[in-house]
Amino acid sequence: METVEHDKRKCPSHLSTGECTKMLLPVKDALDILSGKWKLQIILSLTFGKKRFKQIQREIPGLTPKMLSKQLKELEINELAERRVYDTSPVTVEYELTLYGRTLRPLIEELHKWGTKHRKRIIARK
Amino acid sequence: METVEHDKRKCPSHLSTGECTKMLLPVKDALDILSGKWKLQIILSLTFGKKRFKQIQREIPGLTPKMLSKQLKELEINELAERRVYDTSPVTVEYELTLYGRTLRPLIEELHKWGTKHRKRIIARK
DNA sequence: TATATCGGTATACTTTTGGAAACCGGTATG
DNA sequence: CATACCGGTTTCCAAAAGTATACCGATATA
Repeated sequence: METVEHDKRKCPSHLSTGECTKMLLPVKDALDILSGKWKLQIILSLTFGKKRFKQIQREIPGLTPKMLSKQLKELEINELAERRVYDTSPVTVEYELTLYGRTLRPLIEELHKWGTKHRKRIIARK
Repeated sequence: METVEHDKRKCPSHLSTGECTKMLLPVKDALDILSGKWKLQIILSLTFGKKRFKQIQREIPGLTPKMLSKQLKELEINELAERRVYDTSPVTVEYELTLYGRTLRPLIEELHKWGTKHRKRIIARK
């Protein structure tokens, strides 16, 4: 009879296998939101107010429309940004961070704090 | 005569171009330390004490020696983990998080907090 | 002597990510 | 009429990240 025991070889021994992935998954989710070549810059750009598509693209040198469109869609799916279409002619499209999107702020600040110390310690020294 | 003015089309208007990248680089550094498929799990594994190479590999299913070795080297370069070789026979190698490496903890906790809320809001709903 | 473990490395491959360029309909501008 | 801007999409291509597999010398174990 096979018992569903914790395999101590597969996770740090203090954590059950379940606890281990339960710890991991949310951190990875958060990381996924922020990592990639453009996400951070796009989010940063939007923290300063709503922007139009081309306007964002102009602010971020090297960003192609393909990438911008892809990242904006992801932000939308995650409810971090909103897309608003105005019935002007020609049609106007604006993107804006949601309130929820703004809850990323403290997290980004933490990353900034740690990253700044790290730069001083490692990067400069190299 | 060309003045070296801030190009308002390239960065959010409140920030000078310099301020913009100065904000960005440290955040990216921090992100780089944590992103990738295995880094987080390896760091997590090491937070529970020193480990030997194969021991880490066994704890993390799917992790190949090539990847493990690569990630451990990066942790070393960034002074987040230390590699100790003991002159036993056969030779024993142990990896341990440095004190500095442990300063990642609060950052990871922030990611965990935000990620947990995000899971509740988005992932579950999908 | 045969097999296994340790701490990796080497090579070749696939998958994921991102980039370059062209293109689209609609509208405005000269 | 030609050209340009807006908000994208499509296609193809290159680079980066990760995987599979085999192998290495040294030592221990049956």
